[in-house]
Amino acid sequence: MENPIRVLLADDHVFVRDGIKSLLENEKNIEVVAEAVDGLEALQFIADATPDLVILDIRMPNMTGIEVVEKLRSQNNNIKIVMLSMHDSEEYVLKSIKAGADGYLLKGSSKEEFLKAVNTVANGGKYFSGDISNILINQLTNTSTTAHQPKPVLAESLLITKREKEILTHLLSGKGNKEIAEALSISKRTAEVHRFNLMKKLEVKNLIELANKAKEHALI
Amino acid sequence: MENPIRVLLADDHVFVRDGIKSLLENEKNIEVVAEAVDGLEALQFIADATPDLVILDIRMPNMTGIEVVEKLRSQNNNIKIVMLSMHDSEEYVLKSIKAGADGYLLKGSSKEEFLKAVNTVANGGKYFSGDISNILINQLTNTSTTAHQPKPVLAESLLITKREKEILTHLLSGKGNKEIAEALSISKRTAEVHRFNLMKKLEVKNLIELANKAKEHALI
DNA sequence: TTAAAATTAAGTATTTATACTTAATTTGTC
DNA sequence: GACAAATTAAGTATAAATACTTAATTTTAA
Repeated sequence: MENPIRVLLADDHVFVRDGIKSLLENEKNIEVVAEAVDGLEALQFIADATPDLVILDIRMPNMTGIEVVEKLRSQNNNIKIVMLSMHDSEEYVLKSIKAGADGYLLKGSSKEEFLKAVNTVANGGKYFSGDISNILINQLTNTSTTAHQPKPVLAESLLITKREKEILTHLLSGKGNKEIAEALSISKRTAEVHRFNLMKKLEVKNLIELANKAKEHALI
Repeated sequence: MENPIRVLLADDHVFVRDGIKSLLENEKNIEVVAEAVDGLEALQFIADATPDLVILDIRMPNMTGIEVVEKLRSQNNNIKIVMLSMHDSEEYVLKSIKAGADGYLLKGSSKEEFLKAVNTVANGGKYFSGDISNILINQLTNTSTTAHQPKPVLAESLLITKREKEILTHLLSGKGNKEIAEALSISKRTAEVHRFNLMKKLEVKNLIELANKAKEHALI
């Protein structure tokens, strides 16, 4: 461990900073190189002190922790970021992940969890407190059906014509042949033919399969 | 704590079972009521001893832990399930979640994490070891386009009956009324009625909308 | 410019779905 | 055991989709 992990602490409460600092400084492979009292200051110090990792409180004056993450990532700054929060609110957690944070800890987390998070994230991993995992699960299970599909092969999609793609789009929005015909100003019979050819090309025999196949192959 | 959490342990290694057992039995609110050495035995003991919670190893002879979960959930058994594994392989984790497990622990987890998981899950929560959260994150970020949907409201889902749910499942697999009727050994007319009621309840007017709504509200 | 591909649309017959209503049985619950 | 809710299924009429084929135009690419 010749190179300790250089950490910046950003939290507007002295107590919290002191607590975390003493916790971290007992570890020989971690060094707290700066402390910031708000988001703006955090950004400055990150630019000046170039720490390896930031521990960012979410609720801070002059720019929230999430805004700091967004700013950093928009500057292509790949510094490691662990969010720190009193709250396991779904909004905070998901916003943090979306913004590009590498970890999320609750202020109630144990010392062990804290150190694990810092080490894991410093080594390129991700760490989200076990308490907040149910939020992730919720997000996952709500979209689980589309999550683990075989990699789309684009062979057949090349065979579908522009018009057929239009028909497909309308079909997937729930329209019937008549409505499609009206929308495209063509005869209902024409819409029927396009639909027929489309289903034949994609080798499906009903709307559900059509919808699935279209999604799989990203035809829309 | 008048009613302790009644736990079943399922793992094919004595050492592991003993270790977990001694860990759990130090807690006054937890009682280990049975131990199983493989998946089949676990299923039997769950039926006989009706524990509140099962700790299931994934790799076991005569039926894997994941198969046990699938079996239980297919029987509408809502027993709490915590998976236990040596591995944080993405496949295992996701399969477990999909099958309906409430928690996932690594064998390397600390005692504290173990107890937290058992208590959280027993109280209706979910607990996934912080170490595996990056897997969840990956899934989330890979499906980010669908990830941020408006929060599903479950109002309507409560109104759909068991039979209707069956019909829904078949509809979503692409079956027509006739096929559904055959599959469930009911009259085609009955299948039609269920379908009609279903669509009315969910306020949709075609299969596509039905499929979308079902996905949104996680009705299947 | 010319053949190939795409779009258009009609014909025909069969099957399936829609949109209800009515009503007889089960099943579950206080 | 009584009442509500769920499951079952029939009737009726209309609309839509399926499964093709044939064939006239129009567009596009070599």
